[in-house]
Amino acid sequence: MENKQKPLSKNQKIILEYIQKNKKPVKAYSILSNVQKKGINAPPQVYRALDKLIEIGKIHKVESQNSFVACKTSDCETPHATAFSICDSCDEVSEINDPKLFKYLLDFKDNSGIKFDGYNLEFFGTCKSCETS
Amino acid sequence: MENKQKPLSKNQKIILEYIQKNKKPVKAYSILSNVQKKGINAPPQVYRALDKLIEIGKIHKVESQNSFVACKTSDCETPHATAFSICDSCDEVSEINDPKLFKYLLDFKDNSGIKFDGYNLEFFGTCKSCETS
DNA sequence: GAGTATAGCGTTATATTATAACATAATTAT
DNA sequence: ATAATTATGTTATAATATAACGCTATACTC
Ligand SMILES: [Zn+2]
Ligand SMILES: [Zn+2]
Ligand SMILES: [Zn+2]
Ligand SMILES: [Zn+2]
Repeated sequence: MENKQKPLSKNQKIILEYIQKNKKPVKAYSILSNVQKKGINAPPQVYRALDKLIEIGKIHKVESQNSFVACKTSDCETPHATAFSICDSCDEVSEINDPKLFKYLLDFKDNSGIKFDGYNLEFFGTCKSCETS
Repeated sequence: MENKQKPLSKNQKIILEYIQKNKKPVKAYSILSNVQKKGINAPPQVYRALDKLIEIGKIHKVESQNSFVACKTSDCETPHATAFSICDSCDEVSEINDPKLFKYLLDFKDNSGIKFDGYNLEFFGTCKSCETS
């Protein structure tokens, strides 16, 4: 029951804060240009921090957009079991936190009977505000 | 019940055949270098054909790999409802064709009650042959 | 606390993935 | 036949991501 939380490094903190400030997912090079004033100069610095933040579940990558978004479900303990809904029209992304869906997918077995370690699910549709406009 | 199948164009045919020949997903630039002898010279020719083939459900994009794979479930009528299993160790990808999963996901409603038009699901794990080695 | 392993940093260069833009040709629909 | 749509070929460039190298900070272990 320990919550072994290694503190974030300087760059990791800067980049996580920037991602968390944004409601929508952000792109790596947009992160870069927005944190240059904080002394982060080059892509590898961004991508390294992103990799680490993904690994520890603080952020997720939206694969269909090559963008990055902060975890909204209090730091996914199972960081590699993620589900999102994505609006085709405005690119809004929200993380789905549905225990039943989560369990259904982690329990899912393919036809050879094997279970999986993780998954990424991206739903597509039209969000409410785009629907009505 | 019509099966309105527009014939594929020359480039689309070449590229589809190449993808179908491969068991594993292939990358766009690998496609390019392998079809240059057939007169396809530049990235846009590849990406245009890929876009079209995806649209009509002949192939799918594996988002976590930026790779492309032929549809194995007899040309997905719902091309934007796709599920794959991906081996973390050898990158093998197989398309999951499970009607129950399919229905579960297409019927899924988020907490605001809205349904989605499509989805992409990628499961991660270790495939059988990697497991035993 | 000295030694060592691990993780992070800063930098330059480069690899990989994808699209813009424009002129032309082929196909399909009216 | 004309018009609209779809596809092609080409050049250039944008956008995304990693390799490689030397250095520094932090954590571990004896
Ligand atoms: Zn999360
Ligand atoms: Zn929207
Ligand atoms: Zn398919
Ligand atoms: Zn494998």
